[in-house]
Amino acid sequence: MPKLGMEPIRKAALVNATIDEIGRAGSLDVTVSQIAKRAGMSSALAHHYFRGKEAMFLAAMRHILTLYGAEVRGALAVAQGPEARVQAVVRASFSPANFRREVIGAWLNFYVMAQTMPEAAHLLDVYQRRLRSNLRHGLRPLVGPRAAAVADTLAALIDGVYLRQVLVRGKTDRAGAVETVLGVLATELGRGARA
Amino acid sequence: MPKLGMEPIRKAALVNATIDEIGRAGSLDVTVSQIAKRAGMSSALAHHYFRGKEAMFLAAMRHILTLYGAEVRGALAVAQGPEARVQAVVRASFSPANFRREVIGAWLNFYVMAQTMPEAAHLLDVYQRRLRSNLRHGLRPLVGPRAAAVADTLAALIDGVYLRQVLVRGKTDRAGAVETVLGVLATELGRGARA
DNA sequence: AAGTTAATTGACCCGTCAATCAAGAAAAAA
DNA sequence: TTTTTTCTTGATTGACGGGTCAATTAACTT
Repeated sequence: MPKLGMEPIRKAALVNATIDEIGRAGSLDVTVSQIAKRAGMSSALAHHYFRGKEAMFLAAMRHILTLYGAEVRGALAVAQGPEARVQAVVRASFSPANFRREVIGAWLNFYVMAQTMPEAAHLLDVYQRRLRSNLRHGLRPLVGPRAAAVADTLAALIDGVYLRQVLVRGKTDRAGAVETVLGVLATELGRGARA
Repeated sequence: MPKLGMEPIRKAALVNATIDEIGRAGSLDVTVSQIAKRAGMSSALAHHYFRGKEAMFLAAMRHILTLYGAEVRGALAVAQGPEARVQAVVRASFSPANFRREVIGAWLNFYVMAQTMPEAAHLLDVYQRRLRSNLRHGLRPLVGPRAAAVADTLAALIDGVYLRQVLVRGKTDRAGAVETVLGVLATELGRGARA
């Protein structure tokens, strides 16, 4: 049975299984055996490819972050003008991929991981910086010196709306999420206040 | 040593110890022994007063929620006019009490708990409803039919800003948090857009 | 064919932890 | 004083999970 060049395949399978399993369990209380089983191998093999459970978690996190980064870059590439760029970032943040329940659950638990694992904290920090930087670049031509503050607000809002989706287990509303954030953006750009 | 009427004292000690320990560990990976030790008793006694670890977690959550509710009520009681009421809710959400690192950490982990424990989900749901309801009541006279939408936005923003405080371990900025949320409120009320 | 390397697993060890229990110590009651 | 009730713990148990390892299988190399 031993085929060659299994390593990347196994690792990918384990990463996906880790995300799924965390999403299913709704916590990091996941055994290596569960992950390995879902990935179709023995727990010993999982340990063969990853140093330990922590390494699996980190790899899963890195994977999600990579996917998200690619999505943002793709959306930015086709955006026309500053406002479209901001909207692109928001839309990418709530893309179907990031919106799968397992992924949402995984995200929440990554925040938990960041509290104890310096590596995880670093990854999340990089993500946050990129997010805010992308927002700022689009916002600068629109709101000038307020760009930094508005970017911080939007970033927090994105996370907050995301967090809310974790709560309402079973009734995720992607369109509403995007709308909420873009609504604030519109208001901040000076064309809200219709009350 | 056995004094009488120990139950409420022991329970309170355990609740506080649970919150502290969760905050310290940054996760729910906390043993009953650790909690009991911090509360100054044996793990067996902890089991005597609570059905199990889960019950301790729930009691801790309930306690934080109760404190928070009291704080909001207190702030609302002295608020003059609708806008002040909204600001009161925001300020209460970022009060020093809710802003202690252990409490912030505990909150994050309560979100995790809500993913698996129905009771926890229910508690969080009640909190969310009350928060939004309070915001809506204050917002109605200010933005009329948009009250519901704006309330949702502010609620998400509060959570998002809160979440961010979890990340920047060691550099919590209460004033900035309040400012961010109140800034959006001001803009939504039609006197932002100074760009 | 013989030897090397990659892939893979079952069994095992060791530690940990939630939960239980029987028994002790002190106050209150009889 | 004796009894009862409240409080308290050390010791124990049973289960479980991470990680290691020796051994096996199959491919690739020479």
